[in-house]
Amino acid sequence: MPRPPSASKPATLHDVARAAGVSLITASRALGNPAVVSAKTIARVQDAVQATGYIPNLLAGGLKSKRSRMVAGIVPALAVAQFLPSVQTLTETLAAEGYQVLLGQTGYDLAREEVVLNTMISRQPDGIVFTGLVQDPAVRERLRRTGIPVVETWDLSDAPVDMLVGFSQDSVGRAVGTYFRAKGWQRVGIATAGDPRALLRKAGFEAAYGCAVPTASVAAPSNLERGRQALAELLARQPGLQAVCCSSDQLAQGVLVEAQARGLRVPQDLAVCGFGNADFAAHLWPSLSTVLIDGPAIGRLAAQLVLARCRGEAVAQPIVDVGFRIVERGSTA
Amino acid sequence: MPRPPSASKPATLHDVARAAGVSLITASRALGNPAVVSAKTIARVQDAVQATGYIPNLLAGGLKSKRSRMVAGIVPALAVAQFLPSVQTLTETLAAEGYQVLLGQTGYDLAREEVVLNTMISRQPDGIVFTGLVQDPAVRERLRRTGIPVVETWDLSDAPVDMLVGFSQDSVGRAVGTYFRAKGWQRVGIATAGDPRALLRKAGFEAAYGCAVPTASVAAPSNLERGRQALAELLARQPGLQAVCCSSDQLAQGVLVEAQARGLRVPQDLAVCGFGNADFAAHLWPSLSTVLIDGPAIGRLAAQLVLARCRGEAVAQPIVDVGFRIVERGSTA
DNA sequence: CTGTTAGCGCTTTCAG
DNA sequence: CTGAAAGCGCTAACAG
Repeated sequence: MPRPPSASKPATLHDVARAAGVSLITASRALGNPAVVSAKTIARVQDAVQATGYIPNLLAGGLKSKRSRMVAGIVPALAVAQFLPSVQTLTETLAAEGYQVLLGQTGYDLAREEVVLNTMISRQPDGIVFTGLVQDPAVRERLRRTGIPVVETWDLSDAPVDMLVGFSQDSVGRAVGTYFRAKGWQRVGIATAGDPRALLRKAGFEAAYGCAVPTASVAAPSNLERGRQALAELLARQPGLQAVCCSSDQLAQGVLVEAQARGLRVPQDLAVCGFGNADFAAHLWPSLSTVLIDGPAIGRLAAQLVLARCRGEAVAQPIVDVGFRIVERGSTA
Repeated sequence: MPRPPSASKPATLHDVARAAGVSLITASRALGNPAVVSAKTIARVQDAVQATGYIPNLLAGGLKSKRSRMVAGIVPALAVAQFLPSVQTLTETLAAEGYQVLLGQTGYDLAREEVVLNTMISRQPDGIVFTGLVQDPAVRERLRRTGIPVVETWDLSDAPVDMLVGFSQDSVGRAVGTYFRAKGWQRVGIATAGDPRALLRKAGFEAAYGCAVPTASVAAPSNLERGRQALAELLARQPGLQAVCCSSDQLAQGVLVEAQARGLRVPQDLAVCGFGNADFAAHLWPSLSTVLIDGPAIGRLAAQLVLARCRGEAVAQPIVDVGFRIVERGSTA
């Protein structure tokens, strides 16, 4: 029987069971594990669901079953465009399996990492997908002890907390450095947001050059404005600057704009390389050379690793290197 | 007594209470409502928390208390840069009060709105913050009946589901149209992603002109590439094009780049106006005129409305118009 | 295939 | 200020 239009408390499974004339647990199974229930009963229960307007309470189900069907997704900050394709695909892939993402932001603050992680753990997530590597060893250890599947992303490590989907930041830096040297550029500069992964790329780049490289550091998150500032700073310090390696495409775009504003031709007067292959990189004028990272793949793979663990499947490859690729475009051609 | 380093099941409040030599409920109060517990007891309980490594189970707490301390945040897609500052600030503001955001993506798909909302409701959120207005009247009504505080955002309506933080899309369109006309531009075009809100702005713009305006529609989410395509399309249809009104700064940036690639000077040959005041708008070259929307304010206000409701406070102003402002920069100066 | 029983971990009564 | 009892809504385990 349909319930009155308002006021009354939301229907519980108990109400559904009564309306369907079956026991509580049969109603539960009809909805959650229909394979073991007769077709007729399922139909009756589903009618009762319609009639009562029942919406399950996953908090209660999760408490008993110990599966919350939530996955914590932790990023430095949502506004860092870099990670969005990953988080979007992570969310979509999980949603298709009935899992939701609980969002956490560390603000690039190591002290907050622990707080955010503990907050997330208190919600009993079935998995944790972390952007970057968890820095504090004590936190890593405690995280491991929870037994919650953890996927660190966007970096590489021999000893992740649990699982990992990423690539070698150092290799990226070396590859770009090698590429720059092959181009014959001697007077080069780095524009970087200075987050842990960007610093690893800087180190790799310098390793390729075999020496320290003039660097303009800007605050994270990087954006176009800071890219403009970075180029201004680099030009002031290194007048004959030939090429700039940037820690993000946003920063690179700022370098491009500043070069344009100063009447520098790209790439003739100044070459520029970004990082990330943001959606706009290919379509700038000149188009932006960059390092392609498959962000959606990171999100999808992280989701799949978590889901596999949730299903109790063995994970053959707990460490996935998604690699990277230098995409040469107009800004360095 | 500290528990062995691994394997053992996570400590519950029961373990804490035993370690502290108090009853379960006293331990609960010491952590959740310390005002009614003696200082000595609180200290004992906190020591026990340390010793046991206790992390509360908010699923269990939420089940009994009917306060999950989660808020559903629903966006068309995370990768729509437009909404990120709102979601970021929403998440931060809520986190400061111990609330987490559960992420939902509708993919600009009306059919998914209902599915996503029901999924969220099943997690018993203490509030729902929805980007845009919920479209389906039946869904609106059912949402209202749940009694969950709902904040619709980024639009205006006399009859929101519950609460609202936004601005009038129509007014934005009219204001930009009026501005364009005052500049004397007759041969104008619109580049739009065609989402519901962008269409309202288009209608407002055309109302200001008193006639239909040539429009290039691109798929959402809008980005630089589609902005370039849009300008190409508009130029093909309207050779003497003087000015373009874009539904996002990303699109406007594409128009800027395409103009540059074609040797059109901005604003002399072609004026361009964006929407949103993205972080890069002020720093492009030429700088991009746009409509400033205070995204962080929308997120913060939405969070505050939800929090007020959670505390049982009366909300004096359930409809907040955050307004907008045309920012004139180089691209229309 | 269906039902009964028990209880997830916590917080709300209601009593001291 | 502290405690005992009850139970949030659901599902695992075991029985029929």
